[in-house]
Amino acid sequence: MKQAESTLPGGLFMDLDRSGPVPLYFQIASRIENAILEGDLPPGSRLENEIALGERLGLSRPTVRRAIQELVDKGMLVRRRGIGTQVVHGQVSRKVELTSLYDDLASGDRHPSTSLLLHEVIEADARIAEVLGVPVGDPILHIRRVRGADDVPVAVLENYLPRDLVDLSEEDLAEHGLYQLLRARGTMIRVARQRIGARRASAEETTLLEIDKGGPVLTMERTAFDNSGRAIEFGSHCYRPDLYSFEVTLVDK
Amino acid sequence: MKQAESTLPGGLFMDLDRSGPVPLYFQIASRIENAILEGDLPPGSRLENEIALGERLGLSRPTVRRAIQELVDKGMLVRRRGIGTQVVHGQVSRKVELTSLYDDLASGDRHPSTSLLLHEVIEADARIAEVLGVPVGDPILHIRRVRGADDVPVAVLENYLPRDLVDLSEEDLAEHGLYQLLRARGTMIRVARQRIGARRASAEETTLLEIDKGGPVLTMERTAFDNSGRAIEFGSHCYRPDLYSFEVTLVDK
DNA sequence: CAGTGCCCTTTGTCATGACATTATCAGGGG
DNA sequence: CCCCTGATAATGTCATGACAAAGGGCACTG
Repeated sequence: MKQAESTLPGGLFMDLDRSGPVPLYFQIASRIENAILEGDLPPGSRLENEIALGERLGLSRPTVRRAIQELVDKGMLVRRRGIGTQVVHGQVSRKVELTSLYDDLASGDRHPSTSLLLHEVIEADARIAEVLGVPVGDPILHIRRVRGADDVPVAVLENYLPRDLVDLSEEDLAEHGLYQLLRARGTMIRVARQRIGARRASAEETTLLEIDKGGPVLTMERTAFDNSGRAIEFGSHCYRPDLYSFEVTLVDK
Repeated sequence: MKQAESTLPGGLFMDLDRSGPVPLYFQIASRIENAILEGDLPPGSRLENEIALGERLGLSRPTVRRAIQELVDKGMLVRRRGIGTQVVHGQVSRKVELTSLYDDLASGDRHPSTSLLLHEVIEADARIAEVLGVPVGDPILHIRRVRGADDVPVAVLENYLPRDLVDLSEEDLAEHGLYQLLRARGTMIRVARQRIGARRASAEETTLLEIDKGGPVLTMERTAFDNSGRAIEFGSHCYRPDLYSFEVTLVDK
């Protein structure tokens, strides 16, 4: 099979910003990623080897290697020892990362809307205490929202937040995405565990989502943890399956 | 908050196998992972800093760092600069990685079964040619199976395989999992892109899965790529939502 | 007493160097 | 003509060293 030998476009080798806060490996990774998305690096083409790439960029091999690793983890490149590094076939759609539905919609063309159905502080029962890792009886903020895109309902979002966050106001929640608010408070989400399933819509969900009675909904339960490893949020969501789905990219390690 | 200072159990520091084929960073990562799963490293506890850990193990910092990174990527550890590395709260359920439904079931207590409904070689139409990255008209193996666990139907699996794999026999497919067969042929799957959604079951699926008419099914479409970046398989699957769901762990980078 | 600035700890980034492992390919021998 | 073997090329692993950046605590000051 003929492999495109990929004389890399000159744009990849523009000046690097060595003083700014952006890591060098990240700058390189971004440029390679753009080259792939723009079609300058077609699927199947081979990258230069790590040593040569480093010399041309004036970088050490570990730095170049780390840049490549970023894209391997994203599923855009594949490495083979003794062979080289190649671009994966199949066009990549921007993958969903650690973003909320609000972010997903906002980054697209559609503009999101929110209506707050419920906003109450309750005491943690056994189940909530378990998933959030707090004592039973601890104060918990319980909210329930309907998220829409272009005024069409997309999802019913039910969330439970631990005591540090019970003071989130109704106005903020009606106006902004939950993750947006958390970021603004300086609490960064680092890890999230999700379970994705499906079931029949309840009567209430049928009404809220404007779907047929007994129709299917896509469900997602998520526990999110901050940078100190403590649980920050438990969410039980259901989505209109004709308007939303999840994308996942898996990489063998 | 009181942090367990985590005098690490002695088992972590047993002799390393420096001659064998298992990388040192992998050996360390495995031991830390076991310590977490066994409860020796409780949630919230801090690890020793990377330098000290390296000295006690007789390893350099990059090696220790890489071991820790493996577990960070798995969502089991969280790092904070200036602070240290801590164990994430919440018990981890064994993650689902790049495995097939067959592997998932077999690794549990249940024993999987397969019935082959369809096994034909067709010519690639525009859609299949697109997702597999082959010319229109190329020979494609089209199979359709029902996967059961303990004799209860769990999923309807429809797969399309490119020309290299059209010679998979009916006997093999009825007997083994698809990914099992691919591994046996030496083709390793490195990257997979999945889309997870939901919809109403078709009439045929209703019968095959023994569910109520018009009931919901969980759907997954997947394109898998081998270590040279070529598409190896396209699958369009639907699952009984009361018997199966997807787990995903996301890590912010 | 409270606010502020300095210092220490720890992870984040980057460079250099070395050897191991694996796949391809060309050449020689059966 | 085929198989085996060695050379070559590329990634995989590991060590050592250095500096930067961020977070927390402590002491000093207003």
